[in-house]
Amino acid sequence: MYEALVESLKNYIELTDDEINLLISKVELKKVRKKQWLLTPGEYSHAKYFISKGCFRAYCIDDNGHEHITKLSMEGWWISDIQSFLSGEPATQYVEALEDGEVVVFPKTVLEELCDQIPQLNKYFRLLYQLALCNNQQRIFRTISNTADKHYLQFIDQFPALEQRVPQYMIASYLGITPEFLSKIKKKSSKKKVEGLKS
Amino acid sequence: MYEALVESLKNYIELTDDEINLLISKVELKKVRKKQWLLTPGEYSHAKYFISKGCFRAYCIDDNGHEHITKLSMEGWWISDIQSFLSGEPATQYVEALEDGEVVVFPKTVLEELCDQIPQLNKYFRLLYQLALCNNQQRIFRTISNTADKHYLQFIDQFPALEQRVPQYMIASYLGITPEFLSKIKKKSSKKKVEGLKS
DNA sequence: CGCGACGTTGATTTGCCTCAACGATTGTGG
DNA sequence: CCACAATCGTTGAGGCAAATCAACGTCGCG
Repeated sequence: MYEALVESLKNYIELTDDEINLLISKVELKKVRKKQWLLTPGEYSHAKYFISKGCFRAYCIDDNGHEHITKLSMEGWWISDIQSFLSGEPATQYVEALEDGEVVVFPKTVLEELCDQIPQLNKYFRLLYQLALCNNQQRIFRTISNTADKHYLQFIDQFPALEQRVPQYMIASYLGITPEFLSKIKKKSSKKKVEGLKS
Repeated sequence: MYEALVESLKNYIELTDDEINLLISKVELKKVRKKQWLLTPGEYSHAKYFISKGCFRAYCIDDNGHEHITKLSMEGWWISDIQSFLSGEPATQYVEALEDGEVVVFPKTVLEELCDQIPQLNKYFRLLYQLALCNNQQRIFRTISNTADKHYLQFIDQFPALEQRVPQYMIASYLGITPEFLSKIKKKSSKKKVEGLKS
């Protein structure tokens, strides 16, 4: 239900019960099954989704038909095709459930209305986006500055939970490498560990 | 002066003259010379900077001593070490002027105060950050999905102005490739153009 | 003028990809 | 309950994109 959303909101701002009720009256819960899409390319992306349960990915397909995961998100976070949401143009990304789950749907018009009616919401998103920007900056820096093995280690260090819940080939895709190569990286780094224990 | 800032604000929200005056009374103009730093690693990053004139870069130095540009910004945009600004930990990035320029300094405490006093400011940052997130998403996608030559072409297509004002080796760094390789890419793609004209 | 900053070029090396084949595990329908 | 297909991970051989290293050309500036 809405507990996770309310908790997330209260983490950043203070809201009255009336405001919370208003908000909840405008949004919608949606249950999704594993592998179901919330959005596919070509559709109009009128909504942002707050994940109250489950794990999701956003991904594009490039000119060569290869998938590239742009985002991995779990409970307490948001997911969407932000470019399409912003520009109003058709989506270029898939948003897919990796497990059975549940999201709170914020259509764009509703979101803007709510932000006008509950000014604090602007603050919520300001702070939330600030955090997201920070994560993106880190991801960019790691991508352009590291070799793949370091990048992978930093990733599982920062998001150990994703390591557990997401298949390895998706993590490879998120990191921008092939699943085969990630497999080789893991082999090498586990060998190192063993050697470390021996000596 | 503050014209560029006011224009940026009015682009997203409506403010009264009183609000604008309040805001201006709290912030500070700062002139910087080419190659001067607004921030260096180890310092505390208490401020965000609105660029009213000039061109800036943010960059880190990795374990091997190589520079990596995380951000390039010009008039009308903001720049900071957002991670440090958020976490309160010492900066890890340099913020450097690429030309003589001028910024409006928003110390963190002032910014939070102002956002409380002028609620609309939250909306300004919400929308601005949304746009920044969108750009970051694009950059990430291009980095993980493209070969360097395509990535470069997309970059100059999106930011032709930067191409003019920023030395080539910095663009290479921003793209995550070496200056030597960018030089080779340019040679190849200009050769293609010439051949295209011949036929 | 001479020096530093920037771009170019070529030879060599390396990180990562591609392709192909092969386990292991899961799940699903007969 | 088993057979078979999907799904996911692993391994190896070979190839390509990009890095590294070193040298050189050019321009602007003190």
